[in-house]
Amino acid sequence: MLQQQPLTGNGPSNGRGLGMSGHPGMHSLNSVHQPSQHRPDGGDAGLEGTENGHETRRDIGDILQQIMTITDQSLDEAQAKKHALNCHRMKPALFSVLCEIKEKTGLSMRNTQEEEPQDPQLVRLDNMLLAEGVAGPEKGGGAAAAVSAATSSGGMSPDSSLEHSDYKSKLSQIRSIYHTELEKYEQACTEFTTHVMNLLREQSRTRPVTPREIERMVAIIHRKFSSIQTQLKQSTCEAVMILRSRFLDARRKRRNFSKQATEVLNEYFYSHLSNPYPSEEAKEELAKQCGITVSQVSNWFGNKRIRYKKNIGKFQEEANLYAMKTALGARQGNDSPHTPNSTGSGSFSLSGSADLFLGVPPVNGDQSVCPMGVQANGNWQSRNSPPPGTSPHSDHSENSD
DNA sequence: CATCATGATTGTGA
DNA sequence: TCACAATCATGATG
Repeated sequence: MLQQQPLTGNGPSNGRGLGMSGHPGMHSLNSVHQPSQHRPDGGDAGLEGTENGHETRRDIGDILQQIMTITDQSLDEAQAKKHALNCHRMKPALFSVLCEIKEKTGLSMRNTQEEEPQDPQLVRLDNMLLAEGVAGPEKGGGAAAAVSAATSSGGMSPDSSLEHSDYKSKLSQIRSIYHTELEKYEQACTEFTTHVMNLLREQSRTRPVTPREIERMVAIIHRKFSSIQTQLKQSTCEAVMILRSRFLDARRKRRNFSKQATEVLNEYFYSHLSNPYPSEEAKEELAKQCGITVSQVSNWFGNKRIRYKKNIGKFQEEANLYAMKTALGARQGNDSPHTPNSTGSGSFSLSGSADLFLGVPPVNGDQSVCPMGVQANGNWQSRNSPPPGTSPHSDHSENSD
C-alpha cells in the first residue's frame, strides 16, 4: 500500500529527476531525464555517473520493471525475484530513494491522523467499573462500597447480609471473568503487535519502513483492539448493572414474613388494639423477635392499621383468635402454646390485655355487624386518637353504624 | 390464569 | 418525621 504509491508514480512529476532535495516521486525515477542534477549528499555510488548514465537509467528502468511486475508473479517466482533484486547492485540506491520518499509522504500523512483523545466512552466505562469494584484493586473496598451504596439508597436498614454475600460473590465472579478476558485481550494484543512489528522489521529490509510507520501501525492495531476492549468493558458493565438491579429488586421484592413473625406482630397488634402504635423500643423488640427490620415492623403496623380499619369485620375472627391466645397466655402466666411472644417481650408483653375483649361474639364475617367489643377498644380508628397527629375523622360508616 | 393476601413504596398532611 | 391512604408488585391459592 504505502510502497505502492511511489511505484505507480501517480504523483505529479516536476521533472527534477532523482534529486534528494527536490520533490521526489517514482515518476521522476522512471524518467531520469536530467542527469545533470547533482546530489548534495552524494552518498550513493554512481547513480549519475557521467559516462555510464545511460546504463544506469537502463538499470533503474529494469529494476522498476521487475518491481512493478512482481505482484503478477507466483509466490515462488516473486521470492526469487525479491532475492535477485535484493542483490542487485542498484538496490541500495533505490532503497535510499524510497526511504526518502517514504519519509516525505509519511510526514504528510502524520498530520492527517494525529492524536487520539482517549475514547470518552471507554473512560466512562473504566470509571464505572472502578466504581463498581470490578476494575479497581482487589476486593474489599469497591464491592462493599457499591453494596452499601445500594442499601443506603434503598433507605432500608442493611441487615440482609445474606444478600450482600450473594451479591459480592456474583460480583467477584464477574470480576474474575472480566480480568481473565482482559488478560486474554492484552495478551492477544501484544502478540499481534509484536508479530506485526516483526513483520514490518523484516520487511524493512526490502522496502522502506520507517519507525514512525511502525509506530503508526501499532497505534492502528491498538485502536482496533481497543474497540474490542470497549466491548468487553461494556458487557461487563451491563452484567454488573443487571446484577445490581436484580439485587435491588430482590430487596424490593415482597416476601411474606414467617408465620411466627406475623404471629408475634398480630399478638401485639390485637393486644394493643386500642392503641396499636408501638413505641420505637417496642418496634425494635418486635423486629428482633420477628427477624425483620424496624421499618418492616412499621410497615406492617401501618398496613395492619389501615386494613383493619377498612374492614374490621374481616379481621374479627383473627382478632378474637389472638385475643384469646393472649388472654390465655396471660392467665396461665407461662408459655402460650404457639406464641413465641411470651418468651421475652418484656416491654409490651401480654400484660397489656386491657385492650382485650374476651367476650368473643360469633361474628360471621359480616362487615356491617361490628362487634362492640373491638370497636369500643379500637378507638384509635374513629375517636380522638392518642398518637400525635392522628386525626382519623374518617367516618368509616361501613362499620360504625 | 384470575384473584386475593400482603409487604413495600409513594404522596400528602399535620 | 410520622401516620395515613392509595397504589404497586409479588406470592399464594384455587
